[in-house]
Amino acid sequence: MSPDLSAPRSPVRPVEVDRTSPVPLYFQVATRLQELIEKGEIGVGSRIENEVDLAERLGVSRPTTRRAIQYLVERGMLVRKRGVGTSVVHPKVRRPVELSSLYDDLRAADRTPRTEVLDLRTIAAPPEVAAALEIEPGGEIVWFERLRYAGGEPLALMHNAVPAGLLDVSAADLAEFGLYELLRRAGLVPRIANQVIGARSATTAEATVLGERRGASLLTMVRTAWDAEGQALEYGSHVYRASRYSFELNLSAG
Amino acid sequence: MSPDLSAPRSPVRPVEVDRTSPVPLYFQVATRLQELIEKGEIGVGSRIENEVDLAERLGVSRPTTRRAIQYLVERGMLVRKRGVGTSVVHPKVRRPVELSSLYDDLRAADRTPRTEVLDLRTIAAPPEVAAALEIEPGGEIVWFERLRYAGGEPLALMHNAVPAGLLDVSAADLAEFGLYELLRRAGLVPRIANQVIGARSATTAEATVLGERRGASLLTMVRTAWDAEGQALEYGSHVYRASRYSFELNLSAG
DNA sequence: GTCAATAGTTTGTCATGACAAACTGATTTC
DNA sequence: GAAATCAGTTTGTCATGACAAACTATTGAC
Repeated sequence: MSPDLSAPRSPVRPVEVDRTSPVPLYFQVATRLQELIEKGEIGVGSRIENEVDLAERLGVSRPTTRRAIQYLVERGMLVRKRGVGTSVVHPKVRRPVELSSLYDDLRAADRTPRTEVLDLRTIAAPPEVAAALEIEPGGEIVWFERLRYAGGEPLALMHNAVPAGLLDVSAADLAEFGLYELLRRAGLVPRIANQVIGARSATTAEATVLGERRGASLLTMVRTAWDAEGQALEYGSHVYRASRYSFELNLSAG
Repeated sequence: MSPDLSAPRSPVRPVEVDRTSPVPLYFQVATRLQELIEKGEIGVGSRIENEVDLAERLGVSRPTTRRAIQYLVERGMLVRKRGVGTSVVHPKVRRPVELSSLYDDLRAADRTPRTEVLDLRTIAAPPEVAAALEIEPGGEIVWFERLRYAGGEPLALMHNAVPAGLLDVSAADLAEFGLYELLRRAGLVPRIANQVIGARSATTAEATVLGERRGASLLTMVRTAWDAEGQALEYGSHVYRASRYSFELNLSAG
């Protein structure tokens, strides 16, 4: 049985590492810790047992335990802070800022994206959306709201608008594909985009669907995309959990 | 005088590490080794002195010496082989990009930028800054902290590092000009950059100087910039009041 | 209620000491 | 001359032990 290496709530008999094994002790400990983290038995964000107690419970020395922890720190699974303890790290999405869809990027990164469609309807465009999409005020748009998961947890809440008649889309489509894939299939290819990245605190509603605490920081992104002919294809307003997401840019000046 | 840490041909008096220094012993050793490698005094492919002898010559313990060597192994400078020894590895290659400075942008937007210099000093680079600027660990940098105002209110708190000797800068300079203007005047032109944009909550100290409430959302930006020759010019870590700032990008797809 | 001081917790650094595993070069045997 | 063995070298692993630095929570003073 794998030992419980998280901070114990009740006394647990320490598992004995296998000293007859050729596998180094530090590696056995690291492997067990990693298993517990990946199985969710030590939750992301929570602390593992302190070094001294952990070493004692495992029947190995503190340097050996530290070596095991360091192994996982180097792999981005744990983070240590003097005086505080060792915590399990949130896996973060760092996304190059390119004209692509989050769905495609997550899939490329093998982060098992999943989409929950919360809303899909045709409405009269609010003024700022009409302006962005360059349609007449009050013109109709297809408006949809999606919750995007990555690796089994919520990552982003996305509102998007497409001019009505431009794209025939169903909730099933939106659940299965990314928006840009659906646009391409309709022969609509985004070529140009303007996007604004910002941040703010989550509202209570957003916090609830994203699994964050109220007031948590969200990264925001508002984007309008056009095709090569200057036809506005899409307006989007996304919020991302700041604890899970950042944008990456590589810039150059001619 | 830097010690000769390569395998000795003749007896050399061991240099004494500075035990009064706050810099850890292992780090001093690692830094000295790196210097010798980068100066070519230990050639690529050749072996350094074995751990036991090296430790003895430096007057530190073998675990400390191993820690120093491990540090350089992790940075791809050394490789170890049991029974054989530790050798110098060929250095790795780089990559390219670019950007602009907040000061220039604010001035262009007629937002009356103003800068308050909170700190300016020459320090030994923390490891992550040294890595970003591609200087030796512990190498000296000019480190400064500035509070940037726009339109009379605080907007951003910015920490920057420039390799020591690269730019002769005073607090008055930093108060009056943006960093990139100062770099240009010194003939240093940023051509490529990598930056990561994220968000998090303000710490109490940050909230105080930025005039935000505790826990307010901040946009974060970490950036390294290089000139056309691949010389690292600047490392920056900025936080912006999310209520007052966003990034705007215009993207196009080939 | 706020701030400073204090105590406790946890990680970071450093030391001595010992034995094992992988490797290389020299020596011996066939 | 080739193969096996042996000895030496060097790194890898593990242990006990101690003290320092960073952090947090508690307590006391104002």
